[in-house]
Amino acid sequence: MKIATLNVNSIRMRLDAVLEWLAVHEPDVLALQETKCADDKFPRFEFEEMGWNVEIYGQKSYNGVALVSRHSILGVRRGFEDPRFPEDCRLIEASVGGVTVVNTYVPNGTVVGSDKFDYKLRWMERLRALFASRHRPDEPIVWVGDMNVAPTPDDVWDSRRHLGKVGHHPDEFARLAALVDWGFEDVFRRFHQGPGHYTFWDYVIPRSFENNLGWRIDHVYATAPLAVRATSCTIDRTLRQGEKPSDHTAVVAEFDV
DNA sequence: ATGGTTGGCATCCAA
Repeated sequence: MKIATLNVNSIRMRLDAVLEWLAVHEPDVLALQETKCADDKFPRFEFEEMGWNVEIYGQKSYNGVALVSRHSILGVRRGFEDPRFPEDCRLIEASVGGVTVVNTYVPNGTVVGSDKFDYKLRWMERLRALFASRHRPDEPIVWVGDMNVAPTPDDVWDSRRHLGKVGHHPDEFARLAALVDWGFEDVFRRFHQGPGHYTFWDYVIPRSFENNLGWRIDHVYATAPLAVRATSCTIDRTLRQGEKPSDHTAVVAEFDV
C-alpha cells in the first residue's frame, strides 16, 4: 500500500499538478492539507472523473483537509467531534484497504508565546487524547500530514537559528513526542538519516528551494504492525519545482500490506 | 538587524 501526503496550499491553484501527480504515482491514498476552500468549492468532480474517490473537510479561505483514493474510503470521521471546542478543518480520518489513515494539518502557531502558539500545543494534546480514545497502538494506523514541527536538529536547515522559534520549539517537541510515544514510528527515519531531507521551503526566503533552505515538517507515522512492513519512504521534490508550486512537496511511504 | 512570497478575499489575514 502506497500512502502519500501533500500540503497543497490551495487545491484550486494546484488542481492540475495534483491530478497529474496522481496519474503518475498511483498512490492508494493521497492525504491533502490546506485545501483552502469550502466543500462546495472543492473540485470534487475533477477528481471523480479521473476515477478518484474524495472525502473532504473544508472551510472558506483557511485550513481544509482531504483524502483521495481509488479504493472505497470507509468510516470517515471529521475533526475532533468535541462540542467543547470550536472546530476548524484540520483533521480527517478514514479506513482504506484495512488501514486507518489519519490526516492532520497541525496549526502553524505563528509566533512563540502567542495565542495561536498556545492553540497549537493544545491542539496536539487533543490529538494525543483522540488517538487514545479511538484507537489502540496494535491497530494498523498511518498518521500523516503537515505537522508544522521539525522535531530534530537535522529536520531544519539551520537548527541553531530556529531553536526556540515556532516549528522548532521544545514545547512542540514534547507534544509531538507524546504523540509518538503513544505508539508511532517516524517512517521516513527508518530509511533516511541525517540533515537535508526537507518537505517545505519558505516562499519568503529567496531561492530557498534552490539552496535547500527547508524544513522536514510533513511526516508519515505508523503504528508498529505497519511500520515493520514499511518498504520505502521518500520525499518527491518534483512538486516543489514546477510552475507556481506549493511551498511544500509530497512524502510517499510504501507498506507491504 | 531585517526583509524577502503566496493564496484567498477583501482591501488584510494566515502561513
